[in-house]
Amino acid sequence: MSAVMGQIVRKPFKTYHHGDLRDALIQAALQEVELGGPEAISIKALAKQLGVSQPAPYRHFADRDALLQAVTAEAFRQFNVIMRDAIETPASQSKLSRFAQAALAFGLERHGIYRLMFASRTMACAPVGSELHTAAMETLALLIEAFEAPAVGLLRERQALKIWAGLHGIVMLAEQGLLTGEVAHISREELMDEIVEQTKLALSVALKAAEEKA
Amino acid sequence: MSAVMGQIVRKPFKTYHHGDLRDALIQAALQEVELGGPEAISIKALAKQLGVSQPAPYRHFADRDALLQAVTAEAFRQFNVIMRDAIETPASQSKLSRFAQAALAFGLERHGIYRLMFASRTMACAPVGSELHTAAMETLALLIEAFEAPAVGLLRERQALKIWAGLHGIVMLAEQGLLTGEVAHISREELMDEIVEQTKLALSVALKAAEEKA
DNA sequence: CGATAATGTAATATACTATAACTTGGCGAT
DNA sequence: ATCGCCAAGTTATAGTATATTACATTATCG
Repeated sequence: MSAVMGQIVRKPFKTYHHGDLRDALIQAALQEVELGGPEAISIKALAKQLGVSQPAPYRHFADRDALLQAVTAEAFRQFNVIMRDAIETPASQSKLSRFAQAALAFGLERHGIYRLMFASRTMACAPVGSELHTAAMETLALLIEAFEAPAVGLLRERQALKIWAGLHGIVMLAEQGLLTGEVAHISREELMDEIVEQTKLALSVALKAAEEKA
Repeated sequence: MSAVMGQIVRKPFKTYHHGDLRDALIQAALQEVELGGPEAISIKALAKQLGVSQPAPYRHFADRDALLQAVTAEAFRQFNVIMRDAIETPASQSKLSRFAQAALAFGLERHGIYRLMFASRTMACAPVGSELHTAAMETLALLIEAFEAPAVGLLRERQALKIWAGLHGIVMLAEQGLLTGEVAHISREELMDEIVEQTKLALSVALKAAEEKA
């Protein structure tokens, strides 16, 4: 395998074996998804792009869905690294706010990949315990961690889900062109921050209530 | 056209012209989407099901995307009727809560159609002003109406978007199997209600602040 | 160094989208 | 009435994608 101008391609002098077709497929597919979303992935096109025959990918993935699953898992790993970074890099905002803003930016900027992760059939089909499902649950764990609140029952978890839900909704509404008309000038980032703040408030209220009860 | 056991099919005695192929396609497609989501729609399969030749649908829709767009618009009309109903049917809960719960139920029960409406490329491609985009914006208008709050700046609109976003997120997270593990026992409906309540609170706080300013 | 598994290729079956050229039949104008 | 038009069908076909089967090549390891 050789790197030419940043692109991963197969050796210029033709060899029978690609060398690392599995990984090359995932990387190339990620690039495709980023541009055109999950439905843009074509086994045939990827094979051609990488200079192998059409059936070659089937040596590494049972079918198109299996490839998509692997790509999604890789996407989640990358996403989690970015979120971990956002949490751990000090800044004026709270960890939670940094997480939310970073995730929002990811969802808007790399929306093709975001859709693969959060709005495609692929995730819905991933069984509990699969590599993919596990990677996704780690995202939730990171979000809960970002809350920096004591574990009382499932209070933190409830609020984390509300934030995740709101985040996801903002991204999807924005990309679907539903933030137009009279609501066009509402900032996505501000909206996200409002959700974070009102949810923090809800948590503190709930924590205080739980404390008084005890 | 004849109705047999509730199903719309073409006349039993073969006629050259179907009679109402356009509408029949949309109805049949809706049924398919309900079961298998947007990607389950196949022009070929629909034509076969309705007893016409494969190219016949192309008399009514330029391509697969055009059919999907029409189906999505129809889905939005049905959805809006249900939401209008939820708002106007008196119950113990607030209009807003009724809207939210009805929408949540729709998203979970008829998830194939929900995905077509809110998580497919179809909506993302619908230009502002199209039949489809207009139908979707009407949903937002209904939601804002459900707020039963005075119009002060875009305060109502902001809160409506937060609720819509949260609603969408809950539906998608649930269907993607991400409400499992430690958060499995958190009720979607309760979560939705919490979002509604905390957002109502945020609105009242914002309204009070705006009032004092004036 | 030779057996064998891994990884590729060629050929092919199946399914779907879409277009082109032709056919049918309903319907309005004469 | 019927003639001609046109909307809405038809058959035939091209193009593209997934996926399988049988075969070829190379890497690896005893």
